[in-house]
Amino acid sequence: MVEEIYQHTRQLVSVDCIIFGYENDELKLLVFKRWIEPFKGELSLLGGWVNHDESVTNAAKRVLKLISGLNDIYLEQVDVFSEVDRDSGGRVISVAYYALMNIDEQNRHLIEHNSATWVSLKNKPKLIFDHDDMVDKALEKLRIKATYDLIGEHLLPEKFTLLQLRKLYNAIFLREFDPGNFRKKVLSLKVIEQLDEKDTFESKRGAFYYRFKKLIQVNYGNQIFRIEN
Amino acid sequence: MVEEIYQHTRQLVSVDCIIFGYENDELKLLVFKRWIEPFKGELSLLGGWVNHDESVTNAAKRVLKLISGLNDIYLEQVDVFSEVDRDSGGRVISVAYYALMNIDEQNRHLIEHNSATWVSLKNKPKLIFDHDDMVDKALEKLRIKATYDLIGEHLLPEKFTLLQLRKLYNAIFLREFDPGNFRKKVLSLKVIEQLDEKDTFESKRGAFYYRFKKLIQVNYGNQIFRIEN
DNA sequence: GCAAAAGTGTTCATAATACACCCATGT
DNA sequence: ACATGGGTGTATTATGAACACTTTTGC
Repeated sequence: MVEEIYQHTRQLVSVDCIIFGYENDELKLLVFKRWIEPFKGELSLLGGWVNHDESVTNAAKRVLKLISGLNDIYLEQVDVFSEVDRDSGGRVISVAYYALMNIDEQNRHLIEHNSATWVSLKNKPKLIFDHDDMVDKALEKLRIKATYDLIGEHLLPEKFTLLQLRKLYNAIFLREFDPGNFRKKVLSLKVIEQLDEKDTFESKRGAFYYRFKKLIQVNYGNQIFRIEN
Repeated sequence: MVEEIYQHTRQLVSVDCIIFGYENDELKLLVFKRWIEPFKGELSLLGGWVNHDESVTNAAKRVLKLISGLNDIYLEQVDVFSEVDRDSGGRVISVAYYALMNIDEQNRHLIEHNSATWVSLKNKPKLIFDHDDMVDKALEKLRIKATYDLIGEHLLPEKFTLLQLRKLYNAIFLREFDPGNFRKKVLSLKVIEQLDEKDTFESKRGAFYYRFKKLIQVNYGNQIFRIEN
């Protein structure tokens, strides 16, 4: 029997996705031309409603799959945005997620879905509502994530050089990392492994390709240990 | 004009508050006896619905004020809990917040509101739904917060000794901090100031009282204490 | 005197940083 | 030859952790 306490006023709940990509030594953001009022035609993040039969995270995954065709997109929750007047179309509580995707792999789908554009974060256009705040907070979270974990698995190609990885970090933190120190630090983490192949596009001498190790997560009670293959 | 796109199915949205306090060298949690079905009579976190005319954070503040009588309670968002079947009374999306409060100051209000009890985290009873997960995640967030910022302003009395502060940290991290090193580290942060008064209850020699400086703290990512492992 | 906490100083290991230096190769 | 990035090594500095040691005072 459902108590009357469960008959409270209900809210529109949405997800908004801050989709980051990496291209030409720059961190980019995927923005969409809005097709409904209010602010029809203006730029916004990718959004969608949360259905009754799915979790909020699943709503974000569903929406991302819809535009990219991909199932396993890396997602992190950013924050809940719920100011009463944040959406001039109505009272909407929105949960923001940032997603990381490889631009090259996804370009085809996104071009078909032609209301979407990759823009450089350096000259990001104004977005509707509080979407600019969402991007700022997402970038902040991404930077924190990148200080604790080596990211790049979802932004770089399968195999990449240390130069590419360093340039990605340069783009995220807007500073120049020392090549030698960056190399030593990254390799000490033991989360990427060297391949036999070399890249000769970016350097004359040739730089070894690396890839992220395939890690299996084993759950022992409460603690999760990451164990190598 | 409201577009039909804003006529999507709406959700019940709630807040749940993980209220931490500190007493007798232990971190405590405020739990409530549930007065509605399902699970009437069992223990739960403090919860409440989000109204149409308030932000989610304001809903948490409102609910906290209702039980404590206090306006400015320290709050941090923990996470969104939205599994479809997490609440057996219906589909409810819940935003969890942790709150820090000084137990001594609030005891009167809470005793009046006698369905509430402070329990030690060491022998925390089972709570309903996914509230145990909420507590775990809140504690995790609190620990992270305490590594970056010196906390205690909302858990300790106005004036406190370094011993009290250290015991609070011992309780949060469940380990013993070295007295000398703790003192040096804490004082180097320059966020607390020594008073002229001494406490002679806890030590024979007498220990200076300290209090948090009244100023805006800007802390950019320097860790205070390292978490092991 | 002894215990207990206050408070200071010293040593050691580790990690980040700055930077020098040689290697390999395409132009 | 030289510019460019690859890759290694080293000195310096900062920081945390371990711990020794003195001070003060109630019991």
